[in-house]
Amino acid sequence: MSATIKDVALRAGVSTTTVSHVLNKTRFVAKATQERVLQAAEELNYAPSAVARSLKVKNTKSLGMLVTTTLNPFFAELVNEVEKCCYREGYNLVLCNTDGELEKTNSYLRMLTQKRVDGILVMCSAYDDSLFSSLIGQRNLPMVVMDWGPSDDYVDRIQDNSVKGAHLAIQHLIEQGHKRIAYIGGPLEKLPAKQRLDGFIEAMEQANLVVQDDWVIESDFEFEGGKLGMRQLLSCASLPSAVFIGNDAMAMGAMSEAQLSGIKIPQQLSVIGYDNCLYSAYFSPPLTTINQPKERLAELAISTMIERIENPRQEGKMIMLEPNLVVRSSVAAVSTI
Amino acid sequence: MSATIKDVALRAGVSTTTVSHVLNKTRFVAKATQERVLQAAEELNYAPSAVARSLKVKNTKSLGMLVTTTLNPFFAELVNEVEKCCYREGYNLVLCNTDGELEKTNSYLRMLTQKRVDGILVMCSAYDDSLFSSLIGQRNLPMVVMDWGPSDDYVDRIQDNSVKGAHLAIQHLIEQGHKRIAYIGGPLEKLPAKQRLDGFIEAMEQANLVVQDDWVIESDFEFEGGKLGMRQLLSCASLPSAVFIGNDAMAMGAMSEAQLSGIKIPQQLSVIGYDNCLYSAYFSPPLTTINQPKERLAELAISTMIERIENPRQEGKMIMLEPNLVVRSSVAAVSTI
DNA sequence: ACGTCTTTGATGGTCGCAGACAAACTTATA
DNA sequence: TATAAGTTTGTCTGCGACCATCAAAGACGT
Repeated sequence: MSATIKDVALRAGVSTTTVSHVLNKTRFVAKATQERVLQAAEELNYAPSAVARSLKVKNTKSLGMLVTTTLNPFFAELVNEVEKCCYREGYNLVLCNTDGELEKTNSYLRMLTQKRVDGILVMCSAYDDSLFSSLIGQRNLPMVVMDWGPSDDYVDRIQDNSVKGAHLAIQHLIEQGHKRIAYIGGPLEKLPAKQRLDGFIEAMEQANLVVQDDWVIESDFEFEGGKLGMRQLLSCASLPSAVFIGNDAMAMGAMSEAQLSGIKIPQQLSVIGYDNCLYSAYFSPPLTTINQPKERLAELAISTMIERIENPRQEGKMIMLEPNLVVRSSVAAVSTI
Repeated sequence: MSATIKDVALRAGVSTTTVSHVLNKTRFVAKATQERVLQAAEELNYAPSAVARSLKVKNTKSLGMLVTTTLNPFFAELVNEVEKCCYREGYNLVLCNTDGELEKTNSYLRMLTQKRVDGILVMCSAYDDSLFSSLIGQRNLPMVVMDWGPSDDYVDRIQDNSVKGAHLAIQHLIEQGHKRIAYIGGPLEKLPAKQRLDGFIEAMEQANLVVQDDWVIESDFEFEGGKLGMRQLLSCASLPSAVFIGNDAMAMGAMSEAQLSGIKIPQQLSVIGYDNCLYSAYFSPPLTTINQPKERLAELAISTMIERIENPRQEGKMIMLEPNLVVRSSVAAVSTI
């Protein structure tokens, strides 16, 4: 099939060791020899087998990434950032969508272990015990989890401070004069959803605002979930003047639904989202939202990962990222109503 | 580090052969022995090294996917489908974003070759000669290109019939009574962009409609490109009653821009997109668009790939997929203007 | 008791590469 | 000239699994 190091050695009239050394620049080789080797490699279209190499050096320069679904734009953007970092660091990224299924997760975990990836990035946002125990089995494998639950000390975690983010959102609404505020969020078994709800309630209470029961809606984190959530909200006896929505995808669905019902945003209803996905600047109207620093999240994840690969068995770190407010046009000051 | 087949053999009191045989079910082994082996493997948390295995059996059960950027929702959805198929077939997917950069592309191509992936999926939509020649160098490696140009006979291609798609779009507009139709599309060095423009012009001519020069706008395929394209369109002396936009992402940007200028969609301007991404059902108003059968595209790509892996060096296939119209609410009948 | 089958287990070579160890060959120094 | 020191390259083993080949143990017939 493809040429081996032996073929190159033969053609260059040197030993395989020499070939290996010039290709890896791992020891001095005379200029002339070097050129002979390089030329032979070129002529044979030689591509060193990373699999053989990996077997020997015991690393694969590839990382697995477990993510619920890249269909969600937030995850898509994050994966994109992660991939960028991997590339920069010379790693390959093996993409594994779990679709939230335990079986798929386990199966991928097994595959990744067997493929001997150097580490696994986890972004499944549900803290599911069985998932957790699956992961425990691989304890020896470096692992960093992003936006996810269980605190343990052998794995690095890096999270968005969603409680803070929710505060930011509510504060902004309040500053704009809103008092009647609703919340449509993700499923509570996902940590970010829970934290955002907690933050919402906390912020409301701090401002001495009541949170009306039927204005707190739990949905999923998808477009359709936002649509359904809004439909539910619109069926309430009285309507809020503003709604904080758990992520931008839901905000999109929700806005679409509201506008279909003839509600003007932001004149009749202000909307604030969470995540600051690329496309939220292109909503009608452009979405005011809480920015999660995705690039930074990815960078930290990868650098933490690499650090742990190079220096295993250190204590697990926990890094918290701070979100910030991005003001666009989906929130109106209450006086304009 | 992690246990080897030897460790398992030792612990089970058998030879490595036996372990291999029970694990791979490749020959009959006494029940009792089998159980001892299984238990030993379990206790040691043994995961057979796929890298060692690959070295021997000469395949890696992983595929590389070269894609311009998964930031674009269409690509994201497609990658998602591809991943699903890979999983089903027992393959891993190595995600490679080229960002349209030749250097990154080449670098990834090299990595993938060295990692000995079993095949490469290409979705870069630009037919760039230098990219092309890079790929040629890997001719031995199974390759299927989706939505891309050069016809050659050693690579499988599978494309959306974008000319047809454009026809569908224009036909629909015409049926709704539109005659003054504009086009905002992607960069012409990308095949789909070119095909959609060709289809647009063709369809217009067939209907004896004039295509006004300043109503044909070339942009990029991104949100921002749509926004800019619409801005340019709005600066024209006269405005069209409808616009066909090269993909849904641009349609989103364009609609946002138009609505920001106070233009009502679809009452004052009808919009039709292309791709039928997940989120286009949640635009305000929901987007009428041309559906590209993404799931089918992915399935065909993977099945073609696997066929070629199992049966190499056959003639390259070319498969054409048919798009279809999805009517939602962004196109109004012209009488309602 | 011996040979023949059947069932099960052991051995060693192989895949492509890296690296420890060491050899060959050159130049400097006594 | 012999020896040390330095320069450049080569030999050989093993990473972890698979597999073809061989070998042992037991069952059975004659």
